[in-house]
Amino acid sequence: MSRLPEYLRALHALADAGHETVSSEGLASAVGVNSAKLRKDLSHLGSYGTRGVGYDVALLIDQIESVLGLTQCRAVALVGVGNLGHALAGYDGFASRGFQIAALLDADPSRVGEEIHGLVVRHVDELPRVVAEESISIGVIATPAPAAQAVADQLVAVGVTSILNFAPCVLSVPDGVDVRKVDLAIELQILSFHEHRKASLIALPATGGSALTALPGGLATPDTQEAIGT
Amino acid sequence: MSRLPEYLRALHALADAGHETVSSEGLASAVGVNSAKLRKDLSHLGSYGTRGVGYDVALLIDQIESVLGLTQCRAVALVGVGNLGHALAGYDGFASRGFQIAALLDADPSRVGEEIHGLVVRHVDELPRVVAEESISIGVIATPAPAAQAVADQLVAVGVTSILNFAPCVLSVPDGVDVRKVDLAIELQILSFHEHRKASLIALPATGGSALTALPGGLATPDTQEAIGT
DNA sequence: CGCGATTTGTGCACCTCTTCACAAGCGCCT
DNA sequence: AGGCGCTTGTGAAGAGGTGCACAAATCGCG
Repeated sequence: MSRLPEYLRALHALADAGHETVSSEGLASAVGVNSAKLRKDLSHLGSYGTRGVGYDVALLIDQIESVLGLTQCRAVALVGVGNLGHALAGYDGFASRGFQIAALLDADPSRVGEEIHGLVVRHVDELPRVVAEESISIGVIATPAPAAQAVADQLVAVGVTSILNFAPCVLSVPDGVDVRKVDLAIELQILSFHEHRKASLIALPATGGSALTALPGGLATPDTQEAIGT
Repeated sequence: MSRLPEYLRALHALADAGHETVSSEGLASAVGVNSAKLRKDLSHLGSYGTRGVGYDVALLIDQIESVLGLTQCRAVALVGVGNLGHALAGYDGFASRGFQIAALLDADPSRVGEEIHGLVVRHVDELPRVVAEESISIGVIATPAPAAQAVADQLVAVGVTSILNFAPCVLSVPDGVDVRKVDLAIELQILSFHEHRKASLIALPATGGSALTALPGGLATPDTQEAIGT
């Protein structure tokens, strides 16, 4: 499940705070989900809770990390050292959670050779050698949209089967390759939608707004962390 | 729906390519979704397609932008000008899609006054004045996790009701405030999970792997753009 | 040793989202 | 004008996720 990483983060916070055990209720409220859902999620990876007590924090961390394949430090290659790539290269949230940016690559010759946060930018054509040398398991694409597909093809060609794509475009990849997409502008647009809707509802409280602003049903956007009580 | 922004991006690409109309099939395959789903999505905002022909690209763009509230350029305030914030400030993907980063703020006095991409960093305590002056409608949090909740509280206090949170933590906000979260490490962990699973399945093809690696059912992670045929 | 409080694990109902399949509508060609 | 092919819009079926409510299990205390 995609919620496991969130549980893991909350568990690390709890461990740092000195807790040895957590109840499903406590962990659920820390993550902002239903406790039954959390229990069901955890039960899917083999019951590791003690009834009447809760879950052993350290044990659960080990289990989740094992499931997520975080027992080994994974090496990622970052392609595209522009604005965003530059920041990602220096983002310490990766290293602290078991990911090591092992290589920086770019297609722009003027950027090759530049040193960023202790790593030298290499040309994207060196990808095959880099992937082999550093045993890359994940590729991150932070190039402009027009270049993303070509980079993805290169990554796939050298055996990378997991890609995190920051470019605002859809990548087509063969079966067996996982692509996750992060589009920062889309997130803003979703917020804009909600903002627009709220404004319309206030302006037209009786009629409920036009057919455009008052979409039927729940206009639910997944992943929206909204209004967590207490 | 959270898919509307993706449709919008594909439509812009089609418009740039000179297309005047699109069939649901064509647009669906460009975005990577089922055509029936796309039609149902579009029908929710009032039918704007012509049977036998398809959808008018320009008209559909207008409609979606109207629904998303993108007719006006929205001003966003970015709090936290560290590694990530720096990159976001310079990310041109925002401006090109109707979002203007109107203010940069930070709690670190040594950063206040710094000029980044034409904007001067102001202290986060000036938030009330900044929000009023620039008519901010969205706040972006790019601070370290420990500072995020305080910043969120400040944003809410000055009337911001839409927050995009890059800090790896759960924010608690009152009802009526929308929070969207982007956690880059979580995305990598999800990829790591898939990678780990693929490796296990290959290593243990007969048994299907341990109970840990072979989660029951679909181990489906939403938002995963996987293996788009053709 | 037994009992009560507490918490996990889970069956069941519900609800949303997805997908198929098809009728209705539109334009074009004859 | 009429028919034909193509595309939209939508009803219905299916799948999957969610949350409630409760039985089973464990610990601590008298």
